[in-house]
Amino acid sequence: MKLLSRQEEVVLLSIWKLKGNAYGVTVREYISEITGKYWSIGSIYVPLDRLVEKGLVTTYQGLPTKRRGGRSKRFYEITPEGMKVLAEMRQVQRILWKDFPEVTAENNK
Amino acid sequence: MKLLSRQEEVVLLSIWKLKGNAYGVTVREYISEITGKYWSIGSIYVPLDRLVEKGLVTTYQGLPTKRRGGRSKRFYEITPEGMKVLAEMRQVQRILWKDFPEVTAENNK
DNA sequence: TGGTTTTCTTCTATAAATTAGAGGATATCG
DNA sequence: CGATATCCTCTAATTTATAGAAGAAAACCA
Repeated sequence: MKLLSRQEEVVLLSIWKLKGNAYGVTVREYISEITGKYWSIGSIYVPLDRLVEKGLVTTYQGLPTKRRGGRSKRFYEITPEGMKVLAEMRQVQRILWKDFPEVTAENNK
Repeated sequence: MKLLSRQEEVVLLSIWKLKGNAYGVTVREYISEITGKYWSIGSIYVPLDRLVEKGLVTTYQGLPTKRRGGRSKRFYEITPEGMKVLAEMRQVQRILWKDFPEVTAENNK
């Protein structure tokens, strides 16, 4: 299997992080918060679909809640296969980033 | 600026890691070694060109060496801007991967 | 109750990045 | 010079990412 793409990595990790509360809107908010960048709706939902296709996440329809309004949520959960792929991904990253210097105030003088 | 794409990250880090010995062939070998996967020639050179365009690396033509054969090498070097982008990238990754569980023999039982 | 508001997703067109490898350039060896 | 070795250029095809309009569905409220 190839390496995860950037968006796949970020979205998959977000789903893992959000536990039982991962759906389109929360995933998008979370990613914006972490990265400090703007992400269009499509930048979240398109990779989400692909992760489902690949079997790295499962999805199920949420039920109406007491909160006002809203189409029902589509929740996502990471699969064991998804966890495995993330673990492999991290291994590669650790080797790649090994020894990369820390940025300190000193470096920026 | 957007996040680095996966290939940009991997190639850029390889250039940094290879110091004065980063050119197409060594970068490709290095990435294969680290990831354990096959990478076509184009998967290296196309992102390399883009990194140059973006100002994250510089390039210069190498001179003939004593080793047999060969078109002269095109070397690459990371720029200060490249280092900065990598440092930002790592920040994002650290937050994303924070708390992700270690894989142990125990987990796989 | 029906119009309004809110929350969230679906869909799809366009742009960008990745992948693949044939082909060619250029050097040394014998 | 011919054979061989090393490395790069180029571009077509595929896959991913990006954008946001449109619409679905629930609760609110006059």
